[in-house]
Amino acid sequence: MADTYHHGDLRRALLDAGAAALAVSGVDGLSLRGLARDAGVSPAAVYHHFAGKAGLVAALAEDALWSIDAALAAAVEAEADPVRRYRALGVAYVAFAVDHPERFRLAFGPTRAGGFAGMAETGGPLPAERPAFRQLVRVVQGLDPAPDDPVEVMVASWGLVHGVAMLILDGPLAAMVGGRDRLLALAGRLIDRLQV
Amino acid sequence: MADTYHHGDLRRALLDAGAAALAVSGVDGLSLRGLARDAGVSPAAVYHHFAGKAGLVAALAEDALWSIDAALAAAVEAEADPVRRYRALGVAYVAFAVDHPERFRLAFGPTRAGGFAGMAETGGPLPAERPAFRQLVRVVQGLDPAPDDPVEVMVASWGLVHGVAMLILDGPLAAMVGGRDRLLALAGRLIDRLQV
DNA sequence: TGTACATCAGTGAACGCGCGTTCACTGATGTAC
DNA sequence: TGTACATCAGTGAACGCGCGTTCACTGATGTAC
Repeated sequence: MADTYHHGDLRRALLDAGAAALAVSGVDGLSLRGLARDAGVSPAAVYHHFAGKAGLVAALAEDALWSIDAALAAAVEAEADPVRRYRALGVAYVAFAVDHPERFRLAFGPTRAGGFAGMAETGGPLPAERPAFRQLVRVVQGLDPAPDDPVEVMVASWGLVHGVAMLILDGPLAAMVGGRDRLLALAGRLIDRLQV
Repeated sequence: MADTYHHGDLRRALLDAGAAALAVSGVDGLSLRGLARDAGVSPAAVYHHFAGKAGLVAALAEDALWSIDAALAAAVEAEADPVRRYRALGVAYVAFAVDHPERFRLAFGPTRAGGFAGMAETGGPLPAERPAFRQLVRVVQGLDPAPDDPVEVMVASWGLVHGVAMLILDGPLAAMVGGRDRLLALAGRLIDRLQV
């Protein structure tokens, strides 16, 4: 869209360019100049929409986190039974990681990146209301009978699927199991091993 | 040790400088020039010991992985009972992550970094014989009665503690729980929730 | 309906920086005789 | 025991690169009258 002087929605275009660049070369490959180039715009233009590179990356992380939240919500709503919802949530979490590894990494990466953890610093919502985690809260609260210790169930569940996701992305599990469908089936079985 | 022309053990000095630099500024903060500076040596000297920056980082990752293996082995050997060994292994895994977050990240990070996953590319040992994972294999094989599906128990266990470790390092869990001892106690309880 | 003008969202050139890598070199080490 | 010499592990200067950021600027937009 470089043919209009005023861009229309450069902010969105940069976020989309960022998501595409992440898929190609990961977080380390992100550069402000590169994304400006991809959007057909001068580097300085970025500063009208983001607080420098850090602001851009933080926005990308938040954008990814909302995408995850939407994917999880859809998976949960596709099931009616509480236990199946709980299981589907975990599988959808791993599925997003498999399908969008670098966006997943960024969303849950180190605090400075501005994803889930970064929300604590900017005075965002409490953890239980943040995108992604709020879906887990909702699903665990829907279990019947209620777990002995709901918070610990949430932490165990999140820990398990997060670890599985990271082990897939970083190599070990993908190398040992291989194949999206087999990985997701495995994730489901592992969730079943957790006592709720 | 810049006062001897020949350094003595520059390789080791660079690895140590790397571990220290990791603790300060993380993987992104690593630079070949910076480590050379820390070791009191010119940048070019590094090339006598490592294949450029990539080689240096890969060596740091492998070094970290062996440290983890040693810590896990020590924790396992401190217990006699098979179930306690299994539990102690998981807690030690999380403890290493808490105590050496950036070395932990590097050891299990993306393939290109040359840690656990990188061993697959360089024709290293099979997963079951690689540092760290071999400790898990050993402990699960020691369980009595043997689990229904030992491999799946290994994957579930690793996934759980790895996820808990990453959630601590990246913010969410540390913010919600806080304190090394409380985090490790939590990790132990979560391990108990897994059906072996 | 037409015009003046403030605001907004871009441009493009320039800056300094630290980086990884290369090169020809040189001083120290240790071995063969 | 002394000496010649090959090897090894450093030096330091230089390279080009892409980066984030800044600056004064300008063209397009849309509102007030």
